[in-house]
Amino acid sequence: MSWEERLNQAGWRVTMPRRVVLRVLQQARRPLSPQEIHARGRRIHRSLGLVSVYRALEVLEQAGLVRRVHREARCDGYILASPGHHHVLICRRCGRAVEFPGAEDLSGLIAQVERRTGFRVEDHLLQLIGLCAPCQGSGPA
Amino acid sequence: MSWEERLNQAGWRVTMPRRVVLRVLQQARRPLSPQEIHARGRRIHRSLGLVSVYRALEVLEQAGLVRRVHREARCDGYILASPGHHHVLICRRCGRAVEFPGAEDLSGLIAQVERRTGFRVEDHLLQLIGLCAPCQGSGPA
DNA sequence: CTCTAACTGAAAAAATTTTTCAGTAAAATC
DNA sequence: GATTTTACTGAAAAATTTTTTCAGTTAGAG
Ligand SMILES: [Zn+2]
Ligand SMILES: [Zn+2]
Ligand SMILES: [Zn+2]
Ligand SMILES: [Zn+2]
Repeated sequence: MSWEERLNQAGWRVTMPRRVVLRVLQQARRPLSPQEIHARGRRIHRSLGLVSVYRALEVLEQAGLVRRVHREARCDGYILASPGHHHVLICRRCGRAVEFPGAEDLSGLIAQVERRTGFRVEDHLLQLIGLCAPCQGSGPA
Repeated sequence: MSWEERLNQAGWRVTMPRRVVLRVLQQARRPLSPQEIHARGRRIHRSLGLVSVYRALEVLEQAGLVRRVHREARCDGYILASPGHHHVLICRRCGRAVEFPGAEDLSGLIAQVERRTGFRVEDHLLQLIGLCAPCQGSGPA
């Protein structure tokens, strides 16, 4: 099933901005911000508006056609840090955040990825999202 | 070693904004945005400026006293998505992003975390950061 | 203390994101 | 293919977030 069909099946239309955003991302070699996508998109279709890029990304992400990447810069949300390397567990309902230690858990996975991709992995970001114990009891909010 | 000493050793001063930001985060039950930290911080010290919150977070994060959390909302950077669950590998030098599949790699880890914390883990975010093969060759940029 | 450079808050500027709205066009129906 | 419906569009305005600038303050070394 083509992505056009996937969009239609999910009740969305196939429009110029969505087509252009996808095409820009297909040609990109790294994650792009909405602004960057807009700039490149205008080279494909002059009249593309920035607002439509935002809206297209929203839809395409929901449709699973586009993936949001979290990068170092410009991402708010802070918790207190315990010393050393930790991962974070966040409750999607109440927002509670818990740290848990452990870096070796991933060494097998990382070794495998390094072998397959030629990358040298230096760091990682692991966050688990779920429901904390109290929130499992209460009904959906 | 206290956090004040840690700051000093790293060449930073212990100042009111840094103290207040830390205290706000100590009392918080979930990740807070700079704005939220500022609002709560003013209840501790009326004259606290928003700019200083931004600056304090920067320093405290570098000092390992505070951890930045990536949340769903408001985080730019997009790549094209392959269908299904993937993790992302990003080169810190050239920005190149590569997806790799696999969700079962973490199942042992997740089971362990669920047992220890009482959370029910529903989703996760795993990103590896490193150097791609070409960038390993070139000197530091 | 005194001194000095690392800091501070406020204001202004810049950048990003969301809202609003009158018009456009995708795709279902005829 | 024309008609109709309404999801969608771009531009402008508004709101929000982040960065820069700057004159003054203060932590902490000496
Ligand atoms: Zn993020
Ligand atoms: Zn919860
Ligand atoms: Zn880790
Ligand atoms: Zn690279």
